[in-house]
Amino acid sequence: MASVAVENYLKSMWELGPADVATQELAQHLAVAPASVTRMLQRLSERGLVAHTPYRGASLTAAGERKALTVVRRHRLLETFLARTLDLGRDQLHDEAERLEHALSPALERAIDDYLDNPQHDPHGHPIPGPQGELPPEGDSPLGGWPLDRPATVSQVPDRDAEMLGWLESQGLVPGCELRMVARDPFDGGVTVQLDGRLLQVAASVAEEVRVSDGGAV
Amino acid sequence: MASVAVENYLKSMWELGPADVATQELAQHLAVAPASVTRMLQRLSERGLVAHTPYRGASLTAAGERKALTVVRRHRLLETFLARTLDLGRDQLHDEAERLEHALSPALERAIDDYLDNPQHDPHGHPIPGPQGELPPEGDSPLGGWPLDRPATVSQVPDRDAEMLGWLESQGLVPGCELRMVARDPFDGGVTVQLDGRLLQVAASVAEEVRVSDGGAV
DNA sequence: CGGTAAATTTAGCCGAAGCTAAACTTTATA
DNA sequence: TATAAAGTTTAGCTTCGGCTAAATTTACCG
Repeated sequence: MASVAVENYLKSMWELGPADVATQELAQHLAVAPASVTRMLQRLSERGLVAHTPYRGASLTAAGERKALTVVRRHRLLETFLARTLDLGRDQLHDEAERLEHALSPALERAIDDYLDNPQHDPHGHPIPGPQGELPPEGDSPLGGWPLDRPATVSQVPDRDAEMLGWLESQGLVPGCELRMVARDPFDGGVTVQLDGRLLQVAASVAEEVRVSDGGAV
Repeated sequence: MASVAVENYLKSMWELGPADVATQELAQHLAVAPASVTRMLQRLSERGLVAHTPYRGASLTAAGERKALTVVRRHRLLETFLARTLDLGRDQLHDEAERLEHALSPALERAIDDYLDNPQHDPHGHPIPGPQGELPPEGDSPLGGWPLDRPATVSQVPDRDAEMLGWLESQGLVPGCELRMVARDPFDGGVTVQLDGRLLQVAASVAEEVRVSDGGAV
């Protein structure tokens, strides 16, 4: 069907979307020259997967989004499968899944889904699209914007940044853990949270990537 | 490193070797035009992976064989891993591993090897090359040539032919099962074996692919 | 409002790996 | 042993997906 390159373009567009994505942004995300992106967008446009307005950016069509979601589904199923069977650190999962996701047949995808009992979230807490691309509804928000004192449960951590993930893991800041917002730095947006009985300083860039929802009793 | 295509050429040459492999034979095995094979052999020859004598065929160099064995190792580890975790039929394993083997990082390869506790054989009974390409010694021979009445244990079944595999599986003729050679058709080479208390007719083409070794008490 | 900087696209090149058709070797047969 | 068949290689084309350099468009600022 779609080549590895095409699958990666679609997945990146989905991750950067849903608004129009700039050529340059895509180029950076894919580590590719802007000119390469332009040409690929034209091809994807011809194939009806992308709506490209020259000089303005591009977004996924319905068909494109459907395909993108199948890639995301394979990626997240693989992360979950690898985490369940082998025990890789949460920070290794992403890169492995990134390569394997393009080689997963529908049959194997189904077998893994069955084995895992239809998981709704991957080890980073990201929702796993269903076979038809349905996304489970999300009721969470960035840690950075969470109200003071309100108890929260961590629902998602980022997956791409292995270093950040390693740190989060080492601090026990993983999906499912409970915390309470203690203070917010008014200048840089960094926050302090209470977690496992201790106080933890979380940089703004991190606080934006971690998502939380109601719950917890800390 | 090596592209998917290169890995497939090397693996095929190993499977068809170790004698010189004809251009056409490779072409058929890879489902590719003979002219494409010639050109690839020239490239592999330049890279020192293959010894190509024009019009005569080609064989792997030591370096080429080393690389080929890493692909075989990944393939067989994956088959074993998939069989152990998900339970796919023995006849589905090959095709899945065929695609995934090119996307397996050294780290994941090691993790799978650890998880499986250093397996020596895959689910078809094929030996799994070690990390440096060492192959465990084999003491088996084709079922077709086994002496009459001598009890045997099935050590290997083919992996490529899903249909044959399905039949073997349905008859209980799987690695580890015990049987006794009862009769051999002198004309077509088909054999009759006793297995699980019943007699089973095995066609010559099948009897050549199944390998057995001493053992069993049927 | 004009000019410049930034972003984007076009043009043209490259290598990988496929293909077909034609040329050339090798093998086998009459 | 000559010639036909079979197998292999060469030549030349195609697509994909990169790249750089140049042209173009957009956006912003004085």
